Amino acid sequence: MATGRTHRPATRSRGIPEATVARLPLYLRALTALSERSVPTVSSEELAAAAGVNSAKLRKDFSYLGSYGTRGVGYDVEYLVYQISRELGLTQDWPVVIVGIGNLGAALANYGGFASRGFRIAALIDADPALTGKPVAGIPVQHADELERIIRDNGVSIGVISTPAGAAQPVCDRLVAAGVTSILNFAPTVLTVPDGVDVRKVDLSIELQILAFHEQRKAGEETVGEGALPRTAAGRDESADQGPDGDMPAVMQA
Amino acid sequence: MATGRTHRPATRSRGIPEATVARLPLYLRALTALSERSVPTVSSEELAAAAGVNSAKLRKDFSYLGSYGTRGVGYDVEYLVYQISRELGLTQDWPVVIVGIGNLGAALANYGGFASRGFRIAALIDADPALTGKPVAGIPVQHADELERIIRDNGVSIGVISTPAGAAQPVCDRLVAAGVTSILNFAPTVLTVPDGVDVRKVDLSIELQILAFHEQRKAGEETVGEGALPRTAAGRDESADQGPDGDMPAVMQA
DNA sequence: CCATCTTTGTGCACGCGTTCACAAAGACAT
DNA sequence: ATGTCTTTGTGAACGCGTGCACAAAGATGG
Repeated sequence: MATGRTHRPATRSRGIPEATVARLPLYLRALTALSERSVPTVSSEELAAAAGVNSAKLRKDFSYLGSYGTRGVGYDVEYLVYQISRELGLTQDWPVVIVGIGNLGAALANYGGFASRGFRIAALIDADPALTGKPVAGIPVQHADELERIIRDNGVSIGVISTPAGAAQPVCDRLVAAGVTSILNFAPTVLTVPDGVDVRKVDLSIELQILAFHEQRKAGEETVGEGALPRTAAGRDESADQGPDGDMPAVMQA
Repeated sequence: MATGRTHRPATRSRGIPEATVARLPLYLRALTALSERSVPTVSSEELAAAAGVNSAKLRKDFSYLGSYGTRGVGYDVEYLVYQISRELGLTQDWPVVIVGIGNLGAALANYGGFASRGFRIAALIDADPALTGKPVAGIPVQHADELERIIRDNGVSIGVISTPAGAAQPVCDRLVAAGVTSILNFAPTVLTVPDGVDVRKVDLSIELQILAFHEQRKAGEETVGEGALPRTAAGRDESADQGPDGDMPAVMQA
């Protein structure tokens, strides 16, 4: 989902369906928890419950990786942790840059989950000179001018964009030009990237709107059918607090 | 995607496919931008480009809402903005509580996108007494003890969880018990909720892992086939920096 | 009023993902 | 060694989502 513009022959390469890939981290998390409790083996039923999925789906997912289970017993936890980690590419170190150190960027920098799973913050970058040198999460923020050099020097291939919406596409272009081929975008904009570059989007505003839709459905059955619609270029008068910020102001950086 | 445990007859009620619902906010954003530039009408082709989707898909999506276009001309921007807003339930005001005011919770509280689209932060809640009363984004943090009262007094039906992973399920249970029926979960845990409650999950760690997978695929074709696998309960020795935090430490609250 | 041109709305086919249900595989007891 | 019992791995059916391609609708110009 949300792969920028690519026609995505991406995963087809060696089989594993995209939907399965998206669930592997879920399984990995559940397995890691079991591993910490020193549980030696786990059945597809148990693991599926822990990961919140159907057991048949889990078995089919694992079947794409190979036959790692033992019939009548289940899966070896440690071994499976290793296999999934390897499949996801988590056995190697991924240097990551975060561009846009506002509220959200800082929160991301402080996120423990980064370091814990093969991801290492190579640099924090922001266009605001006032931030340059200031440490966030123990890492000094560097100026945007340094972006290309940082990418190249550290061999960064994954970039996180947490800038305001307006800055996202330019930043994206620079990241790609400098060699980044995977982007995690928190800015509320559609990014256009060349083929071969993966983009994943995290958009809080959209998630909330989807929830609102379902919420309305649940609560709505009563208020429904409020007569005909205005039909003549309606709305936009009520809730005058729309503000001058237009659409999505973005979490981050003021 | 990521609907807690429900068998989801959710959207079936009146037709609109889930995939379409997920795209409506995207269209709305693009339309709002056009509206600000006072563009009167837009074709499916143009709007689709702006939203980053296929034009046929966009037309089909809109067809679920009704026939709001004019052949030979396109769609009336203002009218469509209103229709989609109404369909998403954005013409009404949704009070929202954020539970867990750590790094991420604070970033979310400062997020402009909240207020701009029918969402209003009714309260910020945290279990840490040291935070109680301290203003974040201009709103004083309230103690978790007040949670049930706040939910009921404000008629809150949407809750955002940005606590550490361990606190998420208990918080979720309390929210649901108090009347919340939609939850946006930022904590890296699978939440279990009763039927009728919607859960959407935003998990940064998972997004990164999916990117890493594709990245490995792209770069990998060379390093592939590194002989046989250890097979005997491999890994876990290298990268000793795994830390004692186990899996997902969660962004938020220290 | 008619012809032409643009753009919508949708029938249809295809492919992916999910789920069921079961045979094969192996552990374990006797 | 043999039978029973558990659990995996997967063939097959189904349903949803996507994209093509085109007919219908309406605007626009003569």
